[in-house]
Amino acid sequence: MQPSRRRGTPIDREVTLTKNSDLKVSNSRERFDRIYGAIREKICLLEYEPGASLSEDELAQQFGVSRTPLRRVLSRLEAEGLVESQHGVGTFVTDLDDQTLKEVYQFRLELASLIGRLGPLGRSEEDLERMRAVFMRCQRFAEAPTMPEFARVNSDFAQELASMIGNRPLRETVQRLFYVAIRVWIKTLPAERLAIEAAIFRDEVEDVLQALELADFEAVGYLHRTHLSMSFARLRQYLELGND
Amino acid sequence: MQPSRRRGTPIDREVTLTKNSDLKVSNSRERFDRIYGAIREKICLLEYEPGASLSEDELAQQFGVSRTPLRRVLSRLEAEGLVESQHGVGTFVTDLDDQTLKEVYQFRLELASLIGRLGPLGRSEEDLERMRAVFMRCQRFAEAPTMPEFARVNSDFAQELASMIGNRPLRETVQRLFYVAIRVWIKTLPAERLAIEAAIFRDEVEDVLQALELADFEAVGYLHRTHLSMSFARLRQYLELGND
DNA sequence: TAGGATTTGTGCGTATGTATT
DNA sequence: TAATACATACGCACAAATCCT
Repeated sequence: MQPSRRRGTPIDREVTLTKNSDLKVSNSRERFDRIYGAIREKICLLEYEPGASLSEDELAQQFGVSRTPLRRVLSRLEAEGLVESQHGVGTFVTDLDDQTLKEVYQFRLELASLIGRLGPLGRSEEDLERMRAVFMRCQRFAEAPTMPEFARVNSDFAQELASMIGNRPLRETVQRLFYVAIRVWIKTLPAERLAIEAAIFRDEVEDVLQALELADFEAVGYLHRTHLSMSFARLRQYLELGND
Repeated sequence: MQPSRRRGTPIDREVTLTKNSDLKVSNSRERFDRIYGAIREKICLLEYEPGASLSEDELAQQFGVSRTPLRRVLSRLEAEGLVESQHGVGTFVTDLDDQTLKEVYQFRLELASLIGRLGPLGRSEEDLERMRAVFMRCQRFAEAPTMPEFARVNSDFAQELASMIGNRPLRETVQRLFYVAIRVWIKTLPAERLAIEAAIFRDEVEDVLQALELADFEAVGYLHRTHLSMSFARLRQYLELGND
């Protein structure tokens, strides 16, 4: 299978095992998406905290690729504001100063109210079922909340919410800003407030789910806006507490 | 193992001549911005039309760099939806189908009304002077309009308008969508309508300038929204004419 | 201040994918 | 169907920038 090559290939050919047990060589697009998604998730879930250094060599080795495709991924993450590279220094997970955080949230508020107004996509029974599943996970999670699970269920809810946005540029903007903001939220949340926040979040998901069941998409947008607004107000309180 | 290539550097060291006549070697960031801006401008001004093929080799040669940094630029343009690369085939300037175009404009309408609401930046006398200069160029341009000049003055106006947006995520989104939409507008505009559109555009700039002079930023946003809405309605008419 | 260590950026040969003959 | 041409994708050696001793 391997053709004769004049240069050795120290990096193993990358293969993925699909659920059908078929051996399939990833093409470059899938590879990019996979690595991109993995690193973004680690950033969002604070496995890589703001300020943390991401070594190209190390990541390349981890994913079994050379630096070239990996640098492509980091370049994309940089364009979206999640990391920042400095020649000769390193690549670092970005942090958001107070002003930037405020701007991001203000913009997200306005975008939230557009969700139900700019051609929302009707929900199929499968779509509703997925959101119900998210809600049920929320319920279980609220009983025994952990920080990583909060981040995950939050992401999944945002994902489901985004999937009803028919307007593509709006949807992509909403998603991008979510990835920018979520890690700050998770990082700032005091451990002793986790249970309360988990309950609040469960209530939001419940509200949104009810509106979705009624196919009242405008209500979905405004509900989300309201909850976003209040969670930002609490976030600012937590930030002030942390600054003391 | 490796034939140690003591290879020279066939590509000349890139230098830029500043206005102070200082000889200055560009660093990688400036280089990226320069190449990125140049290609984006060519796409927006239809020097590279939708569907056109952008050869990496050719562009690299044109800008006096290797394919590596150039691919970084193309990758960024791809992330922003201006080009699309296919392995083994080529890199092509994207086109917008009717549905996408509609979504982009609908979203831009909503964003326009946010311009004056999300912390607009006060205008200094210099800022106003720059916008007055744009308006004067508009007046001269409306007397003897040409298509390339339309694109240019349109870009400059959008640039000035964006510079008053205090909310950075909003500003960047507005700019990105402008670059996506402007080339479709220029491409679709029938030559016989150029004079009329030039006059309409001059009026918009005049309206916005007046609101700016009064520091009524909310009015700026809604004026822009109104003009954007009407220009999209005309755009659809032109598209229907072109489809017959 | 100088130099080595480390990191990102660049150049180029080659691998891989696609279309055409 | 196989071969060829040509495009993007990748791996690696080296250049350049920065930091630390």
